[in-house]
Amino acid sequence: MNYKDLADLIFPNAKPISYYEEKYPERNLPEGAVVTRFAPSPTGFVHIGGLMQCVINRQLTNQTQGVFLLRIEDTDQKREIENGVQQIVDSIHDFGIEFDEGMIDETHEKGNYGPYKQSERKEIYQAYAKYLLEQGKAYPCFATAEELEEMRKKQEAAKIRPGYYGVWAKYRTLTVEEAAERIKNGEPYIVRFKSMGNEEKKIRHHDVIKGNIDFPQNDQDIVIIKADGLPTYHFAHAVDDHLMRVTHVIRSDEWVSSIPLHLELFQTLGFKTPKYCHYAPILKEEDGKKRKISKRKDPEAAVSYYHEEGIPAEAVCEYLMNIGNSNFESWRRANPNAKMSEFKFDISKMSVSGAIFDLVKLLDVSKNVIAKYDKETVYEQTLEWAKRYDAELAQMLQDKEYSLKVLGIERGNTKPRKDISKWSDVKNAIFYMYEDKFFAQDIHYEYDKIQDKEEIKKILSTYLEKYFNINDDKKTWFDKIKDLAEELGYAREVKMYKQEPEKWPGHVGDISTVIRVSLTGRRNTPDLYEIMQVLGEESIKRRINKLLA
RNA sequence: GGCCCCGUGGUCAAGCGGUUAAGACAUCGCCCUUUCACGGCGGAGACAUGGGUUCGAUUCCCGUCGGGGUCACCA
Repeated sequence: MNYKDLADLIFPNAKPISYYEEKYPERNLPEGAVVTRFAPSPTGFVHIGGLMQCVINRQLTNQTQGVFLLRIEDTDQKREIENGVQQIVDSIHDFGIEFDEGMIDETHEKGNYGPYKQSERKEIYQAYAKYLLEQGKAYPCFATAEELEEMRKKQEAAKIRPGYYGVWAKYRTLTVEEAAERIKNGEPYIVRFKSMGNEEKKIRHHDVIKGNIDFPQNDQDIVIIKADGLPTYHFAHAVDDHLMRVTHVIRSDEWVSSIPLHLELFQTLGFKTPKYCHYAPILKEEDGKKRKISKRKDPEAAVSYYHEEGIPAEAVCEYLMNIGNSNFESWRRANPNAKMSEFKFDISKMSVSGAIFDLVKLLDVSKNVIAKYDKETVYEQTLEWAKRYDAELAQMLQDKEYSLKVLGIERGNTKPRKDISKWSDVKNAIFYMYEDKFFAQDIHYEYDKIQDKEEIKKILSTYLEKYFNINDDKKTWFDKIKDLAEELGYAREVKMYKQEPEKWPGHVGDISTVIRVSLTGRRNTPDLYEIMQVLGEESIKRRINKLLA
């Protein structure tokens, strides 16, 4: 009995690894092409950090003509949720990101390097596990949970490094005969990797983002195949990223401490190691301390949050890109109308320390993104959002022609309006422009300087009778308001008033404020002339007459 | 606790031995303006700390402190 016999006993049907090596050949890609993957577990909604990874990966693979694939890591069946894959695909899609290969829904996939779902790659992992077993580089371990627990306690009591290694690796030294005997007797077991590392020795590793890092070598005999026959993350990572010919493993830095293990795994399996890029996760500040942004506690950790809030996908991606490469911001200033995909992303320039998520900054980015949209885009996107999250707004937008006029106010010119940073702001911004909404509400009419009711009535009635003409151009329109101010004893220019404020009860601005408030119910609005043009003669008269009455 | 990483204004960040220590967001003031949103100008605000090395340290080395990650048949 030798290692080969034992391997055959454990995985009798596994294919030789040469089968897979041939089935998944080196990719024929241009020089420098990057192959990356997004490899989530289908355990719930997509995390903002996951989205960031996708944004970065997509950018990097686009600019190198590489491949970005979606692999589903579902080796822990306990944690799986219903429609987990679909959820991932959909939410990433919401942000305009497509995968070149991988799962496209719960059961379908595209690409030649699949299956892209780990639970369907069982035989592949077993083939590679068998390959190691044959060489005595892996072995069956019969330790029970109790045994392991006991070992841990002893280690703890003795204050030594915990784990399954060296002298603690009890089943490592079992003879093949003994092992085979136990297996034949039906004893439960798992497969462990037989580490040849020495904890006393150091290895140096170069991470694309973090630079050189020194670690002790790995000496843990980690589990590679679990009792359910599925691999652990570490083993699946090595096998999959090798067979899928991934060149860059881009993942959150919670994985850095596994580098020695992964390096040893790749080496022992005879795989070429990919480049590792460990980025810092997005953080959240709480009680003056930083912590990883969490699905449990932080609504903004879920990418669905941005969708619900109505923050354009483009804005979220730009914000994330900026966290990735902070020079994105200056590039954006220099290229205001360029597509984000034209930006040259440099993964090695990513920050080594984690950034606290800044919603205020995101909204600023978003405000600028929206300011560049034309009215049609604003209309379409707002409507799409409203259909899902705000029925009243969706109903308001029914009248497309009118809504386009409303949304077009101060838009498309050189200094576009910047008062909307998310679609959920739109309703409040345009509410008063809709006749039924305007009259349905309980308007407070908070006037500013001129508060006297009779005076207000006088201003409005005089304006309507003598000065109002919907066909006036902007200059004429405002000149008439100045005339009105003058007629009623106010300063026709603000400057005049400021020079001798005691001379007049107020100025033309105060008069226009009265008109503004009367027409809109608000003190602050976009350009009054444009508003009046959109409202039209009938509406203006109706609004003013209502007040006069 | 062991191992590993990190530490520039409130936040994100340039910086790679000699700088008046950029810029963005936020904040404050002024200007522009019929209000607001913009836009313009300006202000306040930072190299965690103690030792070295050096003619000179934010930058290099060591310690301290602080923060984070990781030590599973989870990923």
